[in-house]
Amino acid sequence: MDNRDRILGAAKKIYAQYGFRGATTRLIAIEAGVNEVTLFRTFGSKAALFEALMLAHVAQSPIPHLPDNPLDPEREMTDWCASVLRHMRENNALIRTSFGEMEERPEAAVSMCEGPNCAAMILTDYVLRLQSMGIAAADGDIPTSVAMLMSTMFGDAISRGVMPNGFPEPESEAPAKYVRVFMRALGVTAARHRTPVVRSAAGD
Amino acid sequence: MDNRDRILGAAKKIYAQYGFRGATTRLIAIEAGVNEVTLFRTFGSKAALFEALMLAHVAQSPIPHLPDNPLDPEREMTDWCASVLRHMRENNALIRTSFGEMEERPEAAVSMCEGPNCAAMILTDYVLRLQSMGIAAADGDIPTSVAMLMSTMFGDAISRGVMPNGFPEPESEAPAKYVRVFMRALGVTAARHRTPVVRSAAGD
DNA sequence: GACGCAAGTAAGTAACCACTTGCATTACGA
DNA sequence: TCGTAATGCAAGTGGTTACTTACTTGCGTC
Repeated sequence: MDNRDRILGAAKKIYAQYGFRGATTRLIAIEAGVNEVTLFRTFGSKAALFEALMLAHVAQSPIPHLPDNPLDPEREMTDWCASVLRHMRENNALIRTSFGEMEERPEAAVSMCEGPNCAAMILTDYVLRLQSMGIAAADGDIPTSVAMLMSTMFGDAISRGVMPNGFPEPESEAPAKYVRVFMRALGVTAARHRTPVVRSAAGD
Repeated sequence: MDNRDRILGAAKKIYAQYGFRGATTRLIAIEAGVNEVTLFRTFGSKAALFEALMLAHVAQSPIPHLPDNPLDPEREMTDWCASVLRHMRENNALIRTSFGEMEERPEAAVSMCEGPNCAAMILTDYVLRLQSMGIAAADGDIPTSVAMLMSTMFGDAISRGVMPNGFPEPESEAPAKYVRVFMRALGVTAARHRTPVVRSAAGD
């Protein structure tokens, strides 16, 4: 790992803890184990360092996926939610800090939203497939339900620490509980292990 | 309005915009239209000013209420959600900033949670009443559903600005949509205008 | 008119901040 | 062995911050 990456990693950690103003170049350099001057020689300025940091963060965010042919919706969605929620929890301080500076530095919050935006689209597509297969009720409000599930994971990741009573216990069971409520809201039958549906392949 | 209140109001506004570090005593004094020295004479220090600010904020937060005898659940919950959501939206910058500084100054985020905590309890009680009246299904996961609805409003208030596609449009219809999904998840029948139930009065 | 009190004014202090400069050190390839 | 590039180190610059001090001003009261 070269100095550039070490500085970026340190900046991410310090920024998540202290925010933009509190993340002094001195603190970042100490955390990275490099000289403060090296930081300026590498990135030019504190502002440029943070631009690079946001680019690097969205570049390395994992894209969650959901199967094209739903077989076991409850299990598939639970696994998916668990992975989305885990990622949000791992980055909760970073997300909080970025959102906290939305008034002054909206770009940071915008970068944080790319992942969830993409995740919401993937989930919406999946539920639409369930609906067209007759597994989800025809009259469910999919956009609203998806918004609620995504917000729920966002809220869990961000505020469970300050209001533990406000979220399901134990933490590890939360995704399953969220998905069950979500399914019921959309009228998804709990049928399992259905036969795969062959969807129209390319070139036909 | 005396100087003390003017300074508190200014501090709230500047803090919501710039955070604790960015909310300089100079900026606050200018916004309040008083001399910076007056600020120190009144509160002693910047830290003390912000302690007073948090106390004042929780003291003046409105308590939402829900009827003891549910008559029209959909309408009552929609009105209730609309008022909770409006309050959250009005304070969204303050909430974001307080949460953003949770690592450094957790007290601020904790103060912000008192209102929602209380609101969640009120809603839970109401839904339990619906359940005991047979209006809500017996097997609904009330704590999880309430957590999801509260998180949804939190997410709407905080992040609609950066991800408008992630939430129901128009903004004004959102509470009604959230409540419909919530009701469906809890198996609440949409029966309206039922006869009031006389609950056990005090002294009996 | 003397007094007390709240508020403003001007100036200063010590610490901290982003950022720069000049120079010494190290490592490595030609 | 020399040149070059990356890095460290020490010091400094100009600006900002919280907070203080010393003094003045305006206003109501006895």
